[in-house]
Amino acid sequence: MEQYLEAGDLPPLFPDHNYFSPSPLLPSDFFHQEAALPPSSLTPPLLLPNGISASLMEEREKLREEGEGNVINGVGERREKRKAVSGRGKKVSRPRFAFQTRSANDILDDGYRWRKYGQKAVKNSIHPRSYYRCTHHTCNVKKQVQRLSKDTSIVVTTYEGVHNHPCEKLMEALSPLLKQIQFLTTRF
DNA sequence: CGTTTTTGACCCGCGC
DNA sequence: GCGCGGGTCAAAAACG
Repeated sequence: MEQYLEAGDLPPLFPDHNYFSPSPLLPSDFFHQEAALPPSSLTPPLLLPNGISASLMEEREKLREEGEGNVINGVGERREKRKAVSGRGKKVSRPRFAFQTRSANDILDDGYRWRKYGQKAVKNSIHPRSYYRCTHHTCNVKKQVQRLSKDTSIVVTTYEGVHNHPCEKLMEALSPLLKQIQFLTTRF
């Protein structure tokens, strides 16, 4: 079910998409950083290693302006807040992270396995929004994927939560390197 | 046959 | 209360 960038899709923000672009480079590593920063410092968009421009606030505003619903900042968050308040007085707001990608396919291979659990039409947008959950049992990270109606070539992906387990694909890709390092350290 | 997708129903908060 | 928008459930279908 892996889909890759089409040849004519330029500029590819995931240049080597068919080789594997690990998600840990994306959302989770920036979650806490962003949450810790004051909102004003978010205005200049973060530039991630692979060229994805990312800024939670920016995306929200953009989408609001375009009238394409509230990206993840809607009912879900409110419900979580109520849960958090009622369930022990601990504020456990889930870290969220949105970024956009210029890509022909909606589903980016971020190294994790996702199961789709819903799809909804978005108001003022021709494209639907898809809802995914991480398939790992103990992990309830979610993400939504939505294509902009204004610029059809752009896909907005919003992650919610942090994975509490290693990324299999990442480990798979890393293990040869680790072995190499191990070998070198035992020799020298 | 186990896993994932599809899709309408359902739920929930909010504004009127 | 009611309708709307958004998010989730779950049964059936599709997939490999």
